[in-house]
Amino acid sequence: MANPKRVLTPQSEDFPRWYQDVVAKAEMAENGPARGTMIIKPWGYAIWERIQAEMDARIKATGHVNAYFPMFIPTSFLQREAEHVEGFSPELAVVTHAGGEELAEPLVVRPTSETVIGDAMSRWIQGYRDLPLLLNQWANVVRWELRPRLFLRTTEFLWQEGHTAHAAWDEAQEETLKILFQVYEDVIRNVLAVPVVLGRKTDREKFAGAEVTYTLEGLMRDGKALQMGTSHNMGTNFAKAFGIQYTDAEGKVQFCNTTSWGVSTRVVGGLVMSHGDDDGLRLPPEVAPVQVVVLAVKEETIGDAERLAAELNGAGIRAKVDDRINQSFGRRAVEWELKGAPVRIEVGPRDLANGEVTVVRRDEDDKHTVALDLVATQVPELLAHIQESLLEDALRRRDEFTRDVDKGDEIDGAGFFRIPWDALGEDGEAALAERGYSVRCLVKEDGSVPAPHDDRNLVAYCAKAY
RNA sequence: CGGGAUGUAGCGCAGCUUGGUUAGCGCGCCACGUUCGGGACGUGGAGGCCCCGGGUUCAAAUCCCGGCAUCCCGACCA
Repeated sequence: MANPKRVLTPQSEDFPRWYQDVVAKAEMAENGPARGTMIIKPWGYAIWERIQAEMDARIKATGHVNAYFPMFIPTSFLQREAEHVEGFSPELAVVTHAGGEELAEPLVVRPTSETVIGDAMSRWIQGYRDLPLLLNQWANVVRWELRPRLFLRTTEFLWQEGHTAHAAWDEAQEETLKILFQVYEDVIRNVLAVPVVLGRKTDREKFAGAEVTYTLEGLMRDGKALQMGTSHNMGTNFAKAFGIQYTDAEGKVQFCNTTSWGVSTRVVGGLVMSHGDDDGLRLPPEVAPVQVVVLAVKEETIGDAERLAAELNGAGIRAKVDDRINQSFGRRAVEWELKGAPVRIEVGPRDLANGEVTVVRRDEDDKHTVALDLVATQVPELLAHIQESLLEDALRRRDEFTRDVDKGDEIDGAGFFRIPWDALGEDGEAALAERGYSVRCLVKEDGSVPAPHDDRNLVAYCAKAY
């Protein structure tokens, strides 16, 4: 590149240098926004909106409804669940003054909403006919982390948080896994084309206040793991703390079993780090805000470009015309490469004279001409092929970075290390933590997800993590 | 909170050691011209509380003292 730009954060060596310019900008000026907060530029937000749309559709398909709860939470709410308050205390932003006066009880800016929603649930739920209560919220939350990293760990971030209440423990467990597989794995793997290992968190790593936490762990191209989403079964822990009770069919008062689960803007970082190359982002077509950019090479070809884009839109493709002929062809071509549009179609006078256009793939070096009347039928196949090929690429990289070891002290370097959980154990886990490694998750020998308290024959995935 | 570094134009930086013209360079931005199917070139132009506050000096971006902020490596974490 003629004018490479410096990436301010994160500073990881392998992090794409173009990241900040294309996707986001973190402004941490002296008198500006709070440290570690980020400003997401429109293209980055468009990617997030695509993820939102895919996620939201699946969440609703499993019967949940969206709601919105307060951003400010009374401090006393957090204190009701002992583990929860202990887990989050260090990273809370607290409001002590409002309306020009000191508040009688400080308010916490939500780090997550189990407590406010739990409080609401305790009033909304009376009898078993009110169950299950399936809620989801799209919101921003604040966690005052010590070391923010662009997208991966920011002080304020956007996410989706689901909160449900059920009569029976089994139902809560079923819900926890349903979200893990039908919503999270489906979107992350099939839309974002990011391979993930699904497993159970160790007690050390589980959510503060949960009975069991399930996770989806991705591996970035620098060999560090990234937790892409979590789903928790709280059992009756929060129900007891917030008085979420119902009267069952026999007339007995029972505690509910609750769940919560979330995926944040962190996945945008994971997407970038999974598929980006030296020339910029490579977006899987399913998530790309613009799947096909139709680039009008000259002013006189704008009309044809627009007709082609309309035809593609008609075929259900997200196509956009780039008619900025006041900017050079090369500049525009490079810009779309940086942004990661999966397919670029160049419409120029020479192409049109031959009744064709030039079709360029972003994911690999391929540029060929296609007859104008075949474009609308060929492009959907091409997009599907690119989607598949990006996932295969990422899978291959992930597998190359995964090794089996027998002992904890053999764990050294980048990538995933698989080790029998019996051989490692909680002492081994603590020893690894000293060296900067963590157990990302536990899986069964056949790779499936273990039941909550089943500790037999598990394999621990260990890695350094973001 | 430990260890290391840095604050100079929108962005990236040089200048500081050894104080001294009007504080410079690249990118970006604006105008005109030539280009323009792979980040064009030429000419001209706009844009600076040199982080803040003190001090030393005839003179401070530069030296001294004190703040503040940010970044990197740890601890903590979606």
